[in-house]
Formats: sequence, structure tokens, C-alpha cells
Amino acid sequence: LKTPLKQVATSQLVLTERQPECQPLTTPPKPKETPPADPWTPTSNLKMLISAASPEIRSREQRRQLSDSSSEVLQTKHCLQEHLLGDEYEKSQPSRKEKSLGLLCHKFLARYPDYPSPSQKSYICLDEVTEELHVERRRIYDIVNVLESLHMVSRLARNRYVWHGRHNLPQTLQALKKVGEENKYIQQIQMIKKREYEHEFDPDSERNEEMSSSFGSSEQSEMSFVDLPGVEFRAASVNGRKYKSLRVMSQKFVMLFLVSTPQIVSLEVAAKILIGEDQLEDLDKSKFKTKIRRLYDIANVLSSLKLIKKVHVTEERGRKPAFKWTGPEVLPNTQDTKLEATSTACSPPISESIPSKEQCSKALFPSKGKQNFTRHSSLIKLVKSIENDRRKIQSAPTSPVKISASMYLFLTFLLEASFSLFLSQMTAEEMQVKCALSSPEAVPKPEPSQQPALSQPLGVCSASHSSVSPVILPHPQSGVSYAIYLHPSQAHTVTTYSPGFMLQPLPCANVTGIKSNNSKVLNKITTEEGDTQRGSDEPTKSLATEERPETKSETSSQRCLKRSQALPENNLIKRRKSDEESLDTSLTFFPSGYLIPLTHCTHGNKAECSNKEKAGVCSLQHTAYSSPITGVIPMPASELKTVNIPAFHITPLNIMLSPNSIAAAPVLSNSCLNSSSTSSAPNPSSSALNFMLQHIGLIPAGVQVPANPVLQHMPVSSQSESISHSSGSTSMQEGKVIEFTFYSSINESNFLFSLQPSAPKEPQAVTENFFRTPGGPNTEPSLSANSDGTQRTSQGALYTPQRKLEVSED
DNA sequence: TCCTCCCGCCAAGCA
DNA sequence: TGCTTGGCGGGAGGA
Repeated sequence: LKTPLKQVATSQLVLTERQPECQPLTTPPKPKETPPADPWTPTSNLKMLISAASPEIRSREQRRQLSDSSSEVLQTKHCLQEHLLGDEYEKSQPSRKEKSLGLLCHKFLARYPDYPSPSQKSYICLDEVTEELHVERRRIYDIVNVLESLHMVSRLARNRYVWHGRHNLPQTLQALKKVGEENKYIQQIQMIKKREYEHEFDPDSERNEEMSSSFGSSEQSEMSFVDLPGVEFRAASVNGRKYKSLRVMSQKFVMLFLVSTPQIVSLEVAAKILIGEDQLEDLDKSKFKTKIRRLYDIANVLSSLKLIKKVHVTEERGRKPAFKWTGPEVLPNTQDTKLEATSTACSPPISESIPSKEQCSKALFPSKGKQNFTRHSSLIKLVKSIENDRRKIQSAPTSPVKISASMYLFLTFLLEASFSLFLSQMTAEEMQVKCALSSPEAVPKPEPSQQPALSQPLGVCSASHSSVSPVILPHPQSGVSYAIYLHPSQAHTVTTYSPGFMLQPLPCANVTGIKSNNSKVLNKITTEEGDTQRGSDEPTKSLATEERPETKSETSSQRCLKRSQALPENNLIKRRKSDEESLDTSLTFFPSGYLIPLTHCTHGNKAECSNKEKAGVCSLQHTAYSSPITGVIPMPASELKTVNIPAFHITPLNIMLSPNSIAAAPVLSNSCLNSSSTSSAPNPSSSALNFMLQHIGLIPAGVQVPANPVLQHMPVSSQSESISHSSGSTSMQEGKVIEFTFYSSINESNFLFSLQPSAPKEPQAVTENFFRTPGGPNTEPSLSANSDGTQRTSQGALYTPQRKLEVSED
């Protein structure tokens, strides 16, 4: 059996990247009369002589003179070796790049047609290949193993493989995607990113135990080779090393791309996941490095297959190598999903019979007999992780937060970042569904073309981030400016202008559903809110109920309830009582979840303002804000956690602010309410934040905080702070603070921030407390993982890490 | 300096 | 027992 040569093999195929089959615009074809191996320049002969050992040139020779070229080149090489001494010979050697696995893979692939005729089988003889490509057998194994993982080849016998080409690729990718989804790789990726984020805050913390428990033991997590029906896996050593095999690693690597959105996977994350599934407890640097090495090997082959492309992801911590999926799009595993949905390189005229979905499923998930396919151990891990989270939540104390006026500005950044991330982490499908469910008339369905922007997860700056940026909303009558966080789906757009601060299209507040699952307190609150609020709540409430199946093992509200019951010192009722007391005096309530007063209510109008706002009208006096917002929800933030709000439909703020406590908050805007001037500010970068914070003295020089600091309980000094703005139009008054409690809660179907006035606390340095890290001197808020990609402080407040990410291609 | 990954040792396992 | 297969990590080229 001879290894068949690819019908069309030119030097171009070897020296340049191969064009995808279906690419419409290609380089004009080379004139036929030009022999592929002819010298291109007058000096080419010399170059060829000098670099005769180059694999490319050798390959060219091989193709031109099929049988005897290799020996000639070898002779040339030997001659060169004889005549060139020392450095000269070294220089004549092919460079490292020329010997790369990627290039070798190109050459390997050039030997075989992408879509071989089913009638004639193509066989690969390893000896032949190694001889013709002048590489060590070991290297061919690397290539073949990866190709085998994609079912582009399969092992026939010793030294012999069958070449399938890309015929099986669509099915394979679909199967891999399904397995990847079953293995909850998305969650694992999020968890790893989250832990990376934690690590930034607490580099010394030992979380291996936690990680191990969440990833499960190695025996649980072993994953077999994902096979396809009719493509038998006959690896040589299937028993001993298969779990570490490059094949399995390659499949997992591909799965990560297929389940990710966007389809960019960093080597680091991939390596951690692969290690995690092996033996996380043995995680050490060398193992990590080894995994990375292997991933490079795999990535080189996948790159040659045009399935991935190298990119770089820039985060706060630097530039990380990553790869972007450039292969065919793999649609969800539905019965209707035809394989032709895959595109470009994988859409040949498939003449082979395509295995049915049932066959694939049966093969992938056999109900009995030999287990050929993935064990879904990640489910076990997930449960463990969730249990850990739940334990922490239930035992977590709650404490109020004070935050200074200067912090407010910063908080707006945080809110934006967090909410932006939340949005970005939603898949386009979720968005469509939830938008449609929650506000069918107001929410236009995202165009398919918009989906990528909407579904950018994991720190990639989404183009849609601006849609949830805070708006500084002046209120001339009350003298209060508000920051509003609303999603555009909320309603009509109004604009405002606030010099020196973020300006975004301002959606009018459209009261969103706030649903109480079971909290008596909430019922009471609802009563307090009044009928109007309830009325506006109803549609969404019902929708939220529909949207949120009972299968959720434990809602955030339940968790919160448990927590509150378990913690007398933070008893909700106590808190509520306290809140009500403050309400009697000076507390101002703003419509639930939307507005943050930025400026003080003067003493002259404070009471009026307070009363108005208590009635839910203070912020609504202006016609531009005559939205359906009605009523307020005065409740402790911890109780607010019981509110179940359909994600994406609500503005994630619940605010109760005391005019006293905000008496001197800055006026950020005095612009005309109806001004049409609008400008968008970019998402604040980490460096910008750090600069700002350092500039205003909130953090010492040299201290860096990420763009999305932990949102957690932050005892903040009520003492005078040195705050000054030497630039910009925003001025902060000294010695005044806004006091509120910030909670956030995110899970799959809930998203809630709340702000509320906090009880007086011992003065503490704002910087120290706001930016303290878990595990630091003040270790109260420790971070823990959550299965849904969010993070949680020990008090139960959740946040989702986000980094400013830039993806750059090399 | 760090990223990238070639190279080859050597062990597992097959014929 | 020899050969095939492939895990693994040192260390060097390259950016």
C-alpha cells in the first residue's frame, strides 16, 4: 500500500497557507506554464543550494520528482555538510520555524486531498511519510493524533492509518460541541477566570482544595475519546495513556472553542481545564508548562487545518496567548441542524452518508456496554461547587456599607462594568428569549448580526456595554442628579449631557418586574409600594415566573432567607426596622433600582424631596421621566436579594438613600434635561481607574486595582476625605459621604444590585476597606466560587469578574 | 525575558 | 524481544 499523493500539490500549498475551499476571492491562479519548483529569482539557485536542507525545498523536490528527490536532497545535504563547516553548516540548517510542527502539518496535509473520494481509500504509511517529509516519526504522531481526534484519519494497523479528510469533520465538531456542552465547559472556563480574578486579589491564598473539589477527582473526570459511529478508535495504547493522549486533549481543546462565545480560548485557561480534569491536586508549574507545550502542539496542527488562529488577549495582567476558532460554525445540536450548516472548509459535496443524529448520540452516549464516550463528571463537580457556594452564602454575614461620595463615581464604573459583563455573559439566545419574555413590545429582537456583540462574554469588551452605562440625570427641581442604569430595552431614549462624565443614551425608566418568590417581607414591601407599582410589576412578574422554572434548586431569595435567618446580628427584620426608623426621619426612597442621587438635597428642599421621593415622584417630576416607575421598595439589601428579577429586563439597582447621608454629594450635571447633546464615554480602563483613584487619593500610588473591583460590603469612612479634582468638571466636596450598601446578586436568572443607606459604622479608611483584598488584614469578605460564573463575597454578595480584554491577532 | 515549541529520552504496550 | 506509540520536559530559537 502506497501513501496516495494529493492530486493537486504545489509548492504554494506548502509554503503558503492554503486557501479555504470555498473562499470566493483568491489570488489569481498561477500561470500553468510556471513549474512550481522553478527558481523565483536569479539568486534562487544559490539560495536553494544553501538551504537545500530546508524542508520546504525538499518537499518541493519531492513533489516534482516523486521517487528520487528525497535521496537527492539528502545527498545535497550531505555534500553541504562536508563542504560547510561549523557555523556555516549550522546556518545552512533549516531554521526553527521551518521545522515547526505547523509547517510540517501543512506538508502532511498537502499530501492528501481534503475530501478524498469515498470509493478509493487513502492510506497513510507512517514510514513513508517520515521518510518523505524527513521528519522524525515522533512528529508525525503528533500530527496524526490530532487529526485522529477530528476523525480525519483513523488508525488501521501498526504504522498505517486511513485518511478520511474533512468528510467527518462536521459530525465530529458537532459531537464535540455536544460533549463540551454536557461537560459544562463554559462553567469551567468561567470558574477558572473567576479564580484568576480571585488570585489577583489574593495571590497567596491556597485554593487548590476548593478547586479540586469543584473539579472533582481525577477518576471522576477522566474523559474518553469522543468517537464517531463508523470511525473506530484503535489507538495503540488505548488503555494506559489514553486519558492523557494528545487525541483527547485535542478534542477537549476543540470543545472549549465550540462552547465558548466568543470562540476564543486562552492557552492558560485551556491548560487549567485540562489539568483540572486530570489531577488538579497535583497542579504545579511543571505540569502546567507541559500542558501548555502540548497545547501548542495541538494548536499548531489545528492552525494548519485552519480551524483556529492565534490571537492575543490583553488583560490587566498582560498579553496572553490565545486562539480563536476560525473553523466552521457548529450549530446547536438540534434535529434540524443540518450538517451543511457548517461552512467554508467543511462544506464539500458530501457524498458519504451522514450518520444520523440518533446514531451520533447513541455512539456518544451509549446507554450500556463499553463506555466509549465522555463521562459527565463535571456535573458532579458542579454540584460540589454549588454546594460550597451555598454553604458560604448561608454562613455569610451581612454588613452594611458606607461609601464616600468620591466612591460613588467609582461605583458607577463598577456598576457599569459588572452589569456590562453580566450582559456580555448572556448568550444571544438567552437575551432573545428573556427580552422577548420580559418586554415583548418594547424590546426589538436582536438581529442575528447583532448577536455576536450581545453575546461577548468573559471580559471581552462588548460593543453593547454602552447600553448599560450609567446616565447622570439632572433633576433641576430637586437639585438632585441621578445615575441611572438601564438597558435600552427598557424604553425610549432620552439623552442628557454631563460634562466630564459618562453620557449615554438615556432610556426612560420603565419599571421592571420585581418579583417576590416567597418573602413575607417582600409582600409587605409590595404593599408599601402601592398599587401602581404592583400594576406595573405584574406582567413581568408573571413572565418572570414563567421564565424561571422551579427546577432551580434554590433561589437566591431562599439562600438569602436562610442566611438572614441564620445570622441574628444581621437579621432582616432588624435591619428592616432600622430602615423604617430612618425612613421616618430622613430616608429618601427612590424608585426601585433605578436612580442614584448624585447631588445633595438642600436643607430647604430636603424634606420635600424626601417626601416626594418617598412617594416615588421626586425623580419623576420632569416629564421626561414620567415613566411607569411608581412606588419604591424600601427594604434591606439582603432582603432585596430575595427579589427575583428577570435578567436583562431590569435595571439592577435598588436604592434607598438618605438625603442626609448624601447631603453633599456632588452635582455632576446641571445640563438641561432635554438636551440632545450626547456623548459616549469609553468603558473605563483599569489604568484610567487607577489613575483616577490615585489622583483623588483613594489609593496610594503604585496600588493597582482592576477595572472591576470586587463589589462587596465596604465600610467606608464617614470622616472627611481628601478629595479633589483638579481636572474635569466633576467636583467633589470634602467631608461628605454617600452612605449606602451595595449588594449585587447574579445568577442564571437573577440580576440585582441594591443600594441602601447603611447603619453607622466605625470610621475606617476608605481606601483600606474598599480595596482590601480577601485574605488580607481585613479578611471579612472572602471570595468563593460560584458555579454560574459569578463570584461571591463571604457575605453573599456576588460579583462577576471582568477584565478589559483586547483581542489582537498576530 | 518570556514565549514558543523542537527534540529526543524513555516507558507503555503491541505484534 | 523488538518495535511502535506517545508522554514528557529540557532547553534553545525567536520575538
